[in-house]
Amino acid sequence: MTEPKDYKIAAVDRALALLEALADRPEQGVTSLAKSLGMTKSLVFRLLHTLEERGFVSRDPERAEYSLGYRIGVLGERLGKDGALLYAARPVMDALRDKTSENVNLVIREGLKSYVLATRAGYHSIRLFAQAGRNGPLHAGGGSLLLLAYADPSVVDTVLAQPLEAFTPHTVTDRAKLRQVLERIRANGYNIVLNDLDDGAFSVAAPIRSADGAVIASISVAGAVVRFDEERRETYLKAALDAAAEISERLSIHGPGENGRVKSMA
Amino acid sequence: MTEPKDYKIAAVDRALALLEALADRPEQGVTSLAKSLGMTKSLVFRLLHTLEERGFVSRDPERAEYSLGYRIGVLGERLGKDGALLYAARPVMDALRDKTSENVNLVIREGLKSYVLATRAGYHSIRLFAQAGRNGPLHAGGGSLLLLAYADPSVVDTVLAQPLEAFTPHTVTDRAKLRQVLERIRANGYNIVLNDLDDGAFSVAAPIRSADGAVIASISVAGAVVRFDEERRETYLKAALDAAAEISERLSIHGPGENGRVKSMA
DNA sequence: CGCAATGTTTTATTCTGTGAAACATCGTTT
DNA sequence: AAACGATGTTTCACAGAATAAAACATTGCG
Repeated sequence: MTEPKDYKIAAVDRALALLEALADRPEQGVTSLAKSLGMTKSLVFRLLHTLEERGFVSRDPERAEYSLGYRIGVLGERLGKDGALLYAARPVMDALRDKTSENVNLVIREGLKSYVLATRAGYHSIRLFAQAGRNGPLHAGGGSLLLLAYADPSVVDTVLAQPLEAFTPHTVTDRAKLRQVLERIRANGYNIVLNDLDDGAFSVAAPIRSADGAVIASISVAGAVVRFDEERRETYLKAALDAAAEISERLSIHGPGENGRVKSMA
Repeated sequence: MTEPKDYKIAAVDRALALLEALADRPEQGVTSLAKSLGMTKSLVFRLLHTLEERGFVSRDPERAEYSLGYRIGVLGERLGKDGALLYAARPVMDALRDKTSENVNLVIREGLKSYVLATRAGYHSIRLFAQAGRNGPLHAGGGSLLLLAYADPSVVDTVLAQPLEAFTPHTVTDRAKLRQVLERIRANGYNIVLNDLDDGAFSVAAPIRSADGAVIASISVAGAVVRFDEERRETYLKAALDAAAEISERLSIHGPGENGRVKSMA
């Protein structure tokens, strides 16, 4: 079905793509951006100018390199209901990272992909890097599998109907086995994986639920397998479950969220 | 001077204006947005579609009303150096709000205006509302005046050359007197105002400095004057100064900021 | 039951976004 | 020191895309 209606307006879409490219890799110049986006330099230049005038990007005057600007941070402070999860999660993620010294990831499902909403980098010098804003598979990775386990059955079917890439020798690509894995996740209420997405990495994931009990996101502790022993397994799991519970609770309490009417500013 | 060069691309600029309108007031429909922005409905409709496809806005399927989407929150997690201030300030603002139960505002200067980067709402039922993303004057308000006091002299001159609106009977609009006020702020290293921008409101502001010592922002505690006594004056001032110092320190420590290379995701 | 307001779609016209290429401004290399 | 190469900036002409207007659909309200 070649969607007959396309209301997308190209110029705007390009600008958004540019913003995402800058989020992906900050401190880029015009040429670099043009190349990686397949746009011409003049176009990128104009887009950046437009974005800069509104503070959505800022440039280092010396080096003529651009990064995302403060105005985006401000918008991020004023999200609609989509922001509730981020708000609730941020301090909890900070605490979880400090407690474990490992990477912490907040992941949601976006169609048939996983999507990293936010991350906290661990304190170890040898560590994995995850990046907010990245799409990943649903059939591998601690948080992703957990999301898949709690997703609508039709989603599971669709995912299983597609080719399942093996990211490492330990990735579960056998359909029947994968369904068992999902079953076990639901039974346990958490998910622990080793080496299934990144070789040498573990991930301990717990489900975050909305007020109506639906699983809407996962929070996970991830790091290098070499640091993962029986004791850490226990403490990380408890920490992740506690964190997930706290975020879930915050979401339920605040409910629809506060949309304070504006009266003035100080 | 009618700027001869205008590299702004209109479609993109309109999209950004739309985002800011949504930040200003979430949960708006097409018509409402079109009216407040002076655009046609079809245009707003297309812009929203484009933004929605990338997750920059999300819509309540029932009510067909739009709000800012999660993707903006994700970008907000990955700001360039502009984000350092927000990162450093967020937890400190939370703590300051909890300590005082009053509104907390993070304000920067944007040309000849003040700009609210972030706010934390106080816990009192009678309270002022401030809103992130709002421009305000430089010559009134606790944080604004403090920023003006530390701004380049040419900025002060320009501001004083313009008409100074009196927001309340207590707003200082006399040029000479205003210069004295700025002088006193610099001498004190903080600023406390009553009723100068909002009648019945106080504001206790302290300067946030970058690593090189320049004042780049202000953090302020604000609330209703009826709750402002000698004791609170002292505790709020100390709390604000401490908070400002801590943010400044965080900024200096983290320096250029961490731009972790991406390897994978979990 | 009908009216009013809102969201959605279509279409024609204009104007704007676009790419190509020239220009300027560096920093680097030989 | 001179020439080169890479990058950011500007110009310009044209195609095509953004836009306004108006028709259509849908919903809620009186």
